[in-house]
Amino acid sequence: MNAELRSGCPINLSLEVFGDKWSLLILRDMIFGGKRHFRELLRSEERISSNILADRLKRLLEAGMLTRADDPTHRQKAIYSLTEMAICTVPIMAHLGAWGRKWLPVSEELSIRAQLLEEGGPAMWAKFMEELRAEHLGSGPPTASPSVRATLRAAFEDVMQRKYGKTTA
Amino acid sequence: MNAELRSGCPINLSLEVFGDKWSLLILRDMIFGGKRHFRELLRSEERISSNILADRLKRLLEAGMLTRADDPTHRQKAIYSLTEMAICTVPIMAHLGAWGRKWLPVSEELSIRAQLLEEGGPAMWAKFMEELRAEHLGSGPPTASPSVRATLRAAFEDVMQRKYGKTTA
DNA sequence: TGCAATCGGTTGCATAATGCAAGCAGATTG
DNA sequence: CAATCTGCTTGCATTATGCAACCGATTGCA
Repeated sequence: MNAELRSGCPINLSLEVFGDKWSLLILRDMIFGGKRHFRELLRSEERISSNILADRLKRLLEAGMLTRADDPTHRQKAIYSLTEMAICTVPIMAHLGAWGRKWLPVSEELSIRAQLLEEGGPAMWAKFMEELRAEHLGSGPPTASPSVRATLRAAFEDVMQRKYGKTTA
Repeated sequence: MNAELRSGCPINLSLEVFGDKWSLLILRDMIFGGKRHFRELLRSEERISSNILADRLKRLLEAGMLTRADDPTHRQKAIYSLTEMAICTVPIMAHLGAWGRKWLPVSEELSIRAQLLEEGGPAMWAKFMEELRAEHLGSGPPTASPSVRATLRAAFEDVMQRKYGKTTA
């Protein structure tokens, strides 16, 4: 993959793949936000700039975390998909979210999903991972009935509605 | 803490605390390696340089992940301690280690501990966290009989012995 | 047919972070 | 009393990041 491996420690190697401020956020948006296109990812909560996004997508492709395909419905759209390797970061995401929620000044609307995921525990994570496989790897049945992402999204919109009276776009 | 928070998302906020290539490695060495002093941390597997180490220790102190105290036995030694906040990263470390072990070219000797921690599961993590609290926060009984870190260390040395016939310094 | 919006990026440039090597003053050890 | 060890700092070169503007091709719509 690359030559400059600092050590064979599993934690270090993990950090060499996504140990920066943006890679995990991109994966987060793909996993939890269902984003698949460059322009969608560009509209992240944290306002990633396009050159950084392009660079990170390239790195994640090279690392085997993503694949890229042409969108059949739109000649110049690219579809990014999670690989199994990336889908397996769900438990890490869940723990990161839980830890952040416990120790840092999170906003209610952005942490409701982390809360549900924490409460759902490993069983919910596994179900979610199955859904992601169906969506990104084309394996198994199309989608389980009440999808985890839909549940998370609904909870998010409830909070938004209650707090701001907004209807999410 | 700092002003430039990019968003209130728990994952993003977590990354703002330790989303770089070094912070988590420092915590790893303190948690799993039992390191408490600057010069010990300098001898990391990945060869951190002293200015970066100094900077990261400062950041981790400011973030509330560490505390710093004078060593009573040596006037110019500083002792760094984990806070509860940092001890709570153990499950994240465990998952990161497990993920790295599954997907990346880890070395056997450096991943044996991740393997044990993975097999031990949440119960082992909890026990380990209790030991860390006793060691760093001075709470509870001195140390549980066969400490988790000792177990991990013994397994590491077994592998080293078997692979290289080395006795670890 | 035209025209604006959208597509996945690039490019140039300023600023910030990183990495290396050397050094430092005080404390401790032999 | 000299060598070693302590937690750092400094200077400097290289690399990464962030911003804004831009690109040609493609699309939807009138």
